[in-house]
Amino acid sequence: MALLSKSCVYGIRAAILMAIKGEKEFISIKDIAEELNLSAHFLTKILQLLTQEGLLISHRGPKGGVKFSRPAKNIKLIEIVAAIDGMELFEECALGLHGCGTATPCPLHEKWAEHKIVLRTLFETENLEKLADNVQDAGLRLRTLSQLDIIEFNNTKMQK
Amino acid sequence: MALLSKSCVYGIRAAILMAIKGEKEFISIKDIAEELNLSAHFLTKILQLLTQEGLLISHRGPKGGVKFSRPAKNIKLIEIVAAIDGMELFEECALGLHGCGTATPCPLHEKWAEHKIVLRTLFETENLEKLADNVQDAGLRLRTLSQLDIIEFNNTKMQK
DNA sequence: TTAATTTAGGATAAAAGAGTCTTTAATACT
DNA sequence: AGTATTAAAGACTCTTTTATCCTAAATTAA
Ligand code: SF4
Ligand code: SF4
Repeated sequence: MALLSKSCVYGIRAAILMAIKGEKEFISIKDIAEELNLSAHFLTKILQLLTQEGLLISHRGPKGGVKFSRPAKNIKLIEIVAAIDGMELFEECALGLHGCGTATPCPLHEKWAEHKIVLRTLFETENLEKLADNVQDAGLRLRTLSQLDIIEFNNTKMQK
Repeated sequence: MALLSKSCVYGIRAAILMAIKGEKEFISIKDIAEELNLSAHFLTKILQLLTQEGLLISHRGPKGGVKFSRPAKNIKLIEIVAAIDGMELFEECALGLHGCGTATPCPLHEKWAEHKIVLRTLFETENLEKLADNVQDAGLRLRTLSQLDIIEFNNTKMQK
């Protein structure tokens, strides 16, 4: 099991890319999808969730696309996760017993309750601007590597 | 998304119950499933994974069942998780980019790499005996509550 | 040896997640 | 007005997870 769903991971990558691209203009989802090496249709669905949550503003037609509804600095990573995967990860018990934490907590309760806070804090302290800056400063990557990219990467390395 | 798959959660619950029941005798999977309110067939499949990993010893026929291959005290929670869900949660990157952590780490890398260790340590320091003791000492529950259970619980509370 | 019990294993079904494709609606530009 | 562009929305497919069911193999006990 991964921590986040694939949809969520794609959404996060897209959001970081958007934060890099700037916040003034609408950015077309197709362009984002191409840069991230994802299906544009699929990404559209995912970003729709963010639009429905009010994190993005969308606009149809030529020059349309999506952009943040507020400065990237004020958008926490956890908001993206919440819109796509929900808050389950940060709120539910590790053993999936419902009615949790009340009268009859499960054996892991104490440890996990403590850890949930740490995890939540991690996602709450990261904002999109900061992540975007990280990416730019360090020349980090967001794109998944296709087989072709890997070959290209290896060739480039050998030429150096 | 939950942290652990349902199969994994069921496996953990079963393992804790087994640790409570004692380690001498074989315990039938059907009995465990009944106590945990799960499908016996499904639980059988899950526990097979633990048997294949060598965590359990199984025995067919009357008086058959499963038991731990070593003292519950020496079985870490992470071993159960690893056998069912694999080590992905503790080893892979949060953003699911493969080729991770090498030349071009993703923007979350540093924070997540640090957090992974904390998470892993949590699952490594919990052993089954300790969890079982917790359950017994505090009268905690392992069983999922059915609608009927909840009604019964409420009635009991009112009578007090 | 026969019958009962219990795990192993495969076939199948149902539900959820991931991904594709087509149509519709809004918008900008000519 | 007409055309191209773009997000929205829904139908549909494929895969994985979850779950059920049936049969086979092993083992105990009478
Ligand atoms: S008691 Fe606590 S740890 Fe256990 S399932 Fe409930 S919330 Fe999770
Ligand atoms: S760079 Fe680090 S955090 Fe990012 S995907 Fe790779 S391992 Fe995960």
